[in-house]
Order: sequence, then structure tokens, then C-alpha cells
Amino acid sequence: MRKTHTAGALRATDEGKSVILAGWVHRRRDFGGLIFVDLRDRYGMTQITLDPQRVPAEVFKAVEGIRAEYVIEVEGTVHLRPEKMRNPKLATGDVEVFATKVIIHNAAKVPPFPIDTDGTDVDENLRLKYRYLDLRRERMARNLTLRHKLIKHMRDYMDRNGFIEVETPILFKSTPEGAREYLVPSRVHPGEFYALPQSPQQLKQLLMVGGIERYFQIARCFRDEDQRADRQPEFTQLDVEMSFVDRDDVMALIETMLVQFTTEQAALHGKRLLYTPFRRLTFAEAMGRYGNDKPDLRFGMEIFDVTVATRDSQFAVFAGAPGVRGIVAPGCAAYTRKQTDELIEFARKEGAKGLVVLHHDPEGIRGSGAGAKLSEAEKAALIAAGGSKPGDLLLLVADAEGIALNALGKLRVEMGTRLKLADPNVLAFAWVVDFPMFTWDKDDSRWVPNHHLFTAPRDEDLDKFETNPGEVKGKQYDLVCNGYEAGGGSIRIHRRDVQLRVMSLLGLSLEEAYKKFGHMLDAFEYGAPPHGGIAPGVDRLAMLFAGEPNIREVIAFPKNQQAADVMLGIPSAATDKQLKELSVSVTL
RNA sequence: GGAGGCGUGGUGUAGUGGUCUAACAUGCUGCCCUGUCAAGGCAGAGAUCGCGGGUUCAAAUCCCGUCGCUUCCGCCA
Repeated sequence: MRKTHTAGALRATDEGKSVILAGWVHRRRDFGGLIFVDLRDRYGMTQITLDPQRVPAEVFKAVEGIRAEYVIEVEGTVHLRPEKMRNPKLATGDVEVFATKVIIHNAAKVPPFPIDTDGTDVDENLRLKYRYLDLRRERMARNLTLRHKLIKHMRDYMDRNGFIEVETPILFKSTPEGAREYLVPSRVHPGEFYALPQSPQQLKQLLMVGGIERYFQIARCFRDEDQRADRQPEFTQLDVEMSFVDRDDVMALIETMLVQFTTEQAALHGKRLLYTPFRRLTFAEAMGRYGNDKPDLRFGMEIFDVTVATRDSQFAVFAGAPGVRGIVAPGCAAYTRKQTDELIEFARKEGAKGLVVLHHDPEGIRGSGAGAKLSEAEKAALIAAGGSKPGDLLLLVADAEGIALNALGKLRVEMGTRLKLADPNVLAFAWVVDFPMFTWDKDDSRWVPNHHLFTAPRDEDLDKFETNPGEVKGKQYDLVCNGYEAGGGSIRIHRRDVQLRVMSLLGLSLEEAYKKFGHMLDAFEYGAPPHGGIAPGVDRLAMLFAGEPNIREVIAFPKNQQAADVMLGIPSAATDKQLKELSVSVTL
């Protein structure tokens, strides 16, 4: 080890020590007769001072030539800075190192973008092309450190609770239910393919049949779907499965883990929890009150229902509608016609026929058209239901329940963002439970699983499978936070007969069921224990704790929205030789 | 597959028919400078305004097309 200290280590108490520091030149301040160099490494920054009276002329001359991002090694003595020259902004600001010897390990070209900023206003693809430079910025070092601490906490916590980490294969079987997969051609078996796992779901269930009882894995998952700010083609989950548990056991396990992490690492992320214990909502509540199955609970603005009060309205839009629901945008009564038109257009894009906008003035509720037609009783009902105050703006959708809740849910998020109602330093974790097991896919005319086809139904709903599938609720639970799905899990089916009934409902014949999932059905015939699990998303949790707007900021080498890596230039074409060996032909 | 936003020196922006021979900040280069820490001062280099076509006497600016990036919808068992 060439360094005696890191660039973030030295304090006033180190005065007089001979030290060797090494790292990158963050910035150089050259006074002609005196040079300061800010030496940076992952741990911090230390000021190196070059006084021509204390260093040989050739050392001084060499330092005159160094530039930002040069890699240097400095030998010198720690000096206490004179009182007036201390820098309280720097952890090492009480001291400086008087260099006696400087080695230039490597020069550096001028970086294509600044490194001494947080980087948020640099074009992201440029950052990604030179990711090795981008990672030098303090923010990225902090994010990767936070991610490491989170994963370490997960491993330690799971270990303490009797879980063992078991690796599962990356070369897995194609199971065309669910997300699109990445395929890997087999050379040994021409024309046949492996698939990368969307998650280790089936394997971890088989580990339960294998008697592992408590499994976890920091697992890489692959999904060939279009990207979003919170989605990458490959991502990481804390994959967990346990035997002989109910859903409350799984939820309590993860909740405690996250509460402990938040408390223990508060200095690193500065976030606080809004709900301890985590809030719990049913799917129906989440949809009815927030129009969203992963609501941002950092602010209110709940959806209210005035269907009954407006049934006999003189205002035709309300009277003729299957329902009337709305939200109150606080302090927005002064919105201009242009602004309210924007909101109407927004609601239309989300599928609503329109949006009724009412201004709540000191004199009461007004609004073009509707304001004049609504009775005093209706206006009073609106104010009461929405908790509206003078100065607020009421946004109402008169439409079928599903359409109205969706549009209002999206508007709620939009208004919350515009009005900055969500505290960025707060994490509002919550559990959403009692999801419907199946939803009817109109396009394909079939039932599809809401979660996945291994989720167990509530015991009391078992007999509704054949009569009323839409009514069946699953033993599923989603972990949500600040408007993101941070994880999902369920108690699984562990009996072959129940599993086959689910598969049958989903339209799989016995033959197909065995072809795709025979390994699971077989396993269930050899004493499969009741079991369940969950898979919190590591990237999303790291993003939330780091306060970042997308998961790329907490991944060292992420792919862009086109699923490409602009640094590596991938994906890229394969050679004819490779393709031939794999018996694969490209039909471009 | 669809919708919105963005694309102007290295970087981030301004400029939305003629005064643009393209501005500002920062970075970069050179010179001066012994207490700075976003150092300062002076001087300088650096842009065919994403690309292609069109309209016009005249296009960074208007129109059409196209490419790239990004956000969202679809998709994500």
C-alpha cells in the first residue's frame, strides 16, 4: 500500500506526521509563487500546498504542469493551517500537506464534462459513455456506497435471521408466461435455447421443496421490456423465500429490515420514515382513495366520491354520469383558463371524457357552466366531501369508476409534483394487500394473473375459481414507497391440485401445464411445504434512499433507454463464425 | 408501437425570419500573481446552430422528413 492515509482522513490531531497520499487532482490553484492542489480520492479531499522555499525546484516545476484529473502521489508533512485559512467546508479543512515529493502516475486529457459538480445537468449519454469519469464525482461515490451498505445490511440481516444465501442459475428455462425474456442459444444443442431468469421465482420455490426453509439471494433478474426511469433490462432483487409462514411473517421480516436500515444509516441517506409500522392498505382502498395501486402517501389529496349527491343534478354532465369523483388541488383557485385547460387535456389523455374544474372562492364555488348549474346543496356536498377551502381548486371526473379513479390518480400525482407536496426527505413505506388474483384480459379474452400464477388464493376464495374468478383475492402483498413499487411477494401455492386449477383457469391445458411447469407440479407431489416470499428491488430501494430520480444513478454501468451501453457499444453484431457455431441465422 | 420534451463552441444555456460577422457562464490555452479553497487579473483559441430536403431576396429561427437522447402510455407472469 503506497498510501499512509486517504484523502479524507487527516485531522488537526495528525499535525506533524509524515504522510503519503495518492489520488486525482481535483483542482489546482496556482499563485505563481505558491501552488495549492486539491487531492481527491473516494474518501475525500486534502489540500496539498507547494511552497517553493520548501520543495526542490524540479518538484515545484513538475507540479506547475499538472492538470485536473492527473493521478499523483504526494509525500509530505501535515501542517495545521493558520486560524484564518481553515476551510470549514472540508472535513480535512483544518490541515494541509506540505509536499516534499510528488510523483505523477498518469496524466489526463481534459474531461468531456465537469467532475466537480453533481452532474445532473450533463447529458446523460455523455456521462454514460465516459462512466469511469462520471463515477469519480462525489455523488456517484456516495450512491454506490449507499447501495453497498444497503446490500450488506440485507445480507447481515438475513443471516442473523437464519436465512442462507443460495445461488441459482442464470441459464434458465424459457417460461413464456409473463415478461419477455432474453434467450441464449445453446451450442451443444443446436436450435435450442436457455432463457435468462425474469426472477428466480420457481427455483426458490423448489429450494423450499428442497427443505432449505429460509433462502435469500441478492439476485440479478432480466426482463426484455421497454425501459423506464425505474426499470433496467437487468436489475437486482433481494430475493427471499420461507417455509411455514403466513404473509404477516414475510411482511414483518422485510419491514424490520428496512426500519433498521433507515435508522442505522440515517447519516448516509438523511431520510426519515413517515409510517412506523408501515401503513397497510387493501388494493381496493389504494385504488379508491388514490387511484393507484402504488400510491405516493407523502401527501393527501385523496379522491372523494360525490356520486350520490349529484345524481339528480341540473348539471347534465353529473346527472348522466355513472359516478362523480374528484380531488382538491390546494391553493389553485387562481389557476388561469390556460392552466385549467391543460388539466382538462391531461385528464382526457388519461382516458376521462373530460374534467370539471371548479374554483373555490371566498364567496363559494364558481366555474364556467357547472358552477352556475349546481345547487347550493350540491356545492355544499362537494366542499364537505373534498374538504375544500376557499382558495382551492376542485377537479372532478364524471365517468365510470375505473376510468375516473385512473384519471384522478394520475392528476393527483401530477398536482402533487407541481405543488411540491411530497417531502423529498421522507420515505412513506406501505403495504398493499388483498389484490385480486386475476384480471380479465379483454384483448386476449382470458384471465391473467395479477401477480404470477404461483400466488396462493385466500382460503375462503378457493371455491370461487370456477364461478367468479374476478372475485378471488390472492395472498399477495406489495411493498410501495413514494409512488414506486419497491417489492412484491406472496404466499405460494404448494399443492399440485390447486396449482392445476389456477393453470386451468388461465387457459393452460394439462399437457401445456406439464410442458412448461412440470418441474413445479412434480415437486408439489413430493411433500412441498407451505411457503411464501418476497422480492424487494435493490435498485429501487437504493434510488429511494439516495433520493435519486432514476435507478441508473445507483447502478455503476446502467443501460440507456434503448437498452444499450454507449461506453461498450453494445449490443453489437456477432461474427458469422459465432453464429454458425450456435446454428443461429440472422434474418435482417 | 404511440405521445410529449430536448438537440446551438468541451460542458450548460440564451437567441424563435434581417441588427447573428451567433451571446452568456463555465471549462480550456498563455501571461501575471506567496494563502487560496467555485482563487483573482489580463489576453486568446474554440460552433458549418443533430442530419437531409424545402419555403424565402434572406433560415439557428418557418415547413417536411430523418436521426439521437429523455419522460410517459402500451409492455413490465
